[in-house]
Order: sequence, then structure tokens, then C-alpha cells
Amino acid sequence: MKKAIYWFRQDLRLSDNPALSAAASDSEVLPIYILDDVNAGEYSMGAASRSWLHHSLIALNKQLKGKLKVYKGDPANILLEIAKNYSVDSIYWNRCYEPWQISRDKNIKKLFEEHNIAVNSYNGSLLWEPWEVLKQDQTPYKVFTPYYRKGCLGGRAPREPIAAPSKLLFADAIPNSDSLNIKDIEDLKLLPEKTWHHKIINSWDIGEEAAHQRLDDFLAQGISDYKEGRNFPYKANVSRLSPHLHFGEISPHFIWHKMQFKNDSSYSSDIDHFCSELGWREFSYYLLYHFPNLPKQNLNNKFDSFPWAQDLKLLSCWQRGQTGIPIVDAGMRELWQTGYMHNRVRMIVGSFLVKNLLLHWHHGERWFWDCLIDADLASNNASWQWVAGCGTDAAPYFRIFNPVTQGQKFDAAGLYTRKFVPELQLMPEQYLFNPWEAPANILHSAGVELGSNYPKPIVDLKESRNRALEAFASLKHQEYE
DNA sequence: CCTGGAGTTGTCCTA
DNA sequence: TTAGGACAACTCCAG
Repeated sequence: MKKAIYWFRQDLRLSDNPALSAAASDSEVLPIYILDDVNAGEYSMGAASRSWLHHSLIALNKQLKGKLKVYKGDPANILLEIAKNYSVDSIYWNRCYEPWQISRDKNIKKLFEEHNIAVNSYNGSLLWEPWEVLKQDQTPYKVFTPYYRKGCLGGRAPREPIAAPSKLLFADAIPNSDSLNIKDIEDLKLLPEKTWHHKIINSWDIGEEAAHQRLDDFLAQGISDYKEGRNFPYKANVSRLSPHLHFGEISPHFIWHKMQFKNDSSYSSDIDHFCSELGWREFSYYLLYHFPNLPKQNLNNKFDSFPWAQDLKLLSCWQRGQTGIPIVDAGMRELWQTGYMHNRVRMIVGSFLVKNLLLHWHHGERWFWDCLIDADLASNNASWQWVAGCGTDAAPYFRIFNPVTQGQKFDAAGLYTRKFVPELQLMPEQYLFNPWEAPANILHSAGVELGSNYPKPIVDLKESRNRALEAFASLKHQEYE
């Protein structure tokens, strides 16, 4: 029987895994994972993602009956050495879409073909391949709605999910060799020295089985009223599937088709809305594919001359959830404590960093990259550029969230804010989101002393809003200067 | 070719 | 109290 390397990357699952099913259908399989910080360079996974990966690999290895082999280093060298030592006939993988992954994989493909080893790549991660969706003039879309409605929904339907391989034969264990340096998952050193990750990991169940359970729970409890409820950080209406999707513990195809099945229900508009959120994930990957400078360059180059502030003390307050703006602090602390932040709160803290503090979106992007368990190069950069106003189809410059109004509107009972900012536990709703405006006796009876046990606001919201509007106005006429 | 409406997630002011 | 308009510029796309 033929032997194939199966190279796991961002597809840490057995079901709806087209490359794995193809490999299993005609070969004995050597399942491999390689931690590749070499090619990733500055885009190497952040700390929270690594903690997730650690547990996801353990779950995957269990499903593979302990047969998963893990390595660390440059995949080209490692894979070729395995292939040569072991007389491998072919290699299978599902495609990745980050620019550094694309160029790495191209090189590996060439290398393997030079050694007469067949390379088979599949789509396991995206509903629509980025190069397949183009405008009539064959250029990429820059606006979400026509991209999604016409380009995606108007095109071919996403493929049906496929079952896990019914038969998965493993090739004999790879002979140990010094140069191959086979590692235990523990040896990848994915967990940080600090115990910071314990709380994060305790907030989540990780792995393919957990991902499917999460989807089932969401369908049972969250999808009804999703469209409205998704805006409220204390409600259970968001899917929280993002980390599972990022690591490929569940495929978007599986989720998509599960949603179509339910389309005769009374909440089909909720389902459509959820599917469009999957569409936003696709759009981010699409933008990264067609604009590979997305992580580095403002897509709107007018922003290259934006008068960003440089005050890194303000950045540190934002990172630590010590801005004195309760809903912002709640969000930043949720991020630190759980590795996650509710979507609406991401927008609020993002708007605050970029507009009220006038700090470059890159600072926010880097912090999220390190702290989020769902950190994803495409989504993270596309979203930060959207918030900052410099992306394609970006938020209009005048959309500056008022964190007081947002709190009152979307966390009216204060459950979310009080959970993550316990200093304000006893503040009445009326002043929970703007304690600096509370009368002294209210602050006193709530046990809040501004500047002592909770910070005074680090910027004046009204002033900083006007400053941001002026800064954005300065871009308007720059071409005449 | 041109024209015009619409575009994920807001806020503030005025009547 | 509430509803409507202003707040850019540009891209997409149907007519």
C-alpha cells in the first residue's frame, strides 16, 4: 500500500477534511503537525493562540490514537527528510491563505515534485476560493455587500461537507532519528511560563468534538434572535465558534450546510445574518489574498499621513483595562482573562484606541494578536483597518463610538461591565458607564473613589472625539497641499 | 457612456 | 420626546 504524509495545519479535525479523506482513501497515512515559527517570522502565533493550539493538538492526537507526530522548525526540511527516510509516495494538505504560508507551500510543492513525490492540496477552510470571486472586469471586490451577495451567494454554492474517513490506516511509526528530532506536544513549549493561560483555557472546551458541541449549543440557544441579540455582550447569542474555525476544528462548510438545513425555520433572518458573518470571515481572507500588504499597509494610502499620537502610556492603560471608561475596561479585561472579547465590545475598544486615543491601529492589532485565542491574521487586520477607517469598505470616519451611550444601550443592566470591572459592582446603572459624572454621595455609597480604586478617565470623551474629527478632516484636503 | 442609489455595527444637533 | 439630517469620498452596480 502507498504511504502518504498528512500535514495538519489549520485543519485540526477528522470530519469534513477533504485532504485527509483523499489521503486515507488510497494510502497509509503519517499524520504530522509542524510548529513553523521559521517561515511565520513576525506573524508567529501569539501567546493565547499557542495555549489553544497546545490543547487542540492533544485532542487531535487522541482522535488519532496517539499517532500524531509533532515537529518544530522549517517544514520544507522536516517533510522532505521524512519523505526520503520513509519512501513516501505523496503528501496531502488543505490550503492555507496567509501570504507567508502561500509562498512557503509553493516552495514545498516545487521541492516535492522535484523529488517525484505527489503533492495534493484541497480547500478545507474557505467556502469560496478568493481567486474565484471577481467582478465582471476580473478585479477583486472592495465592498462587502456586492462581494457577498453577488460574488458569493450569486456564484456556486459551497461544497457539501464530507464525513470523516471511514477507514484511516496509519503507517508504522516513523523511525526516530536525531535529525528529525520527533517531539512530544509538550516539547513544543506552547504554554507560557506564567499561569495566565489557566483561566483562559478553563473558559473553553477545545478540539473537534467540543467545536461540534459548541455549534449544537449555539443552534439550541443562540441562533434564535441572533440578529438583535448578538449586539449584547451578556447574551448568549454569539456563536463563539471563532477559535474553533481558526484552528479548523470545525469547517465553515459544515456550519454553512447545517444552517441551510434550518432555513425553513421561523428565524431564517437570524440564520441569514449568521451566514453573512461567515461571509465576513471569507471577505477578510479574500482581502488578505488580493491585498497581501493588508497587515502592513493602510489600504487607503491617504492614511499614511494620519497624525497618530505617540503616547504609549495611554496604550498601556488601554491594554490593562485601566482607561477609566468602564465598558472599555470591561472589554480589555475580558480579553486578558478569557482570550476573547465580544464582537460589539471589540468595536467599542477599537474605536476608543484609534479615535479617542488617536493611537495607530497597528498597536491594537498587535495586542489582539497576542491575547486573542481566535487571533487570525486576515480577520484581525481587516477588522482593525475597518475600525480605523483606512480599509476597503471601512467605517465612515465620523462613526466614533460613544462608550457611555454604547454601554447604556447594549449593557443596560450592567451585567457585563460589572462582571469584568468589579470595582463598580455597586454603581447604579445611571452612572455605571460614566462614573466621573456621578455625584459624590453616589460614588461614596458605591465605594468608588475615582483615581484611587478606579481610574479617572484618561481622556475627555467629547474633547477627544472633536480632536479625532479634526485629524480625519486633515486627510480630506491633503492632495491639494 | 453616464447617473444615481446604496453601502455591518453612530452620534449629535435641531426642529 | 422624537425624528431627521449632516457628517466624505469612493466603490459597486443596476438602469
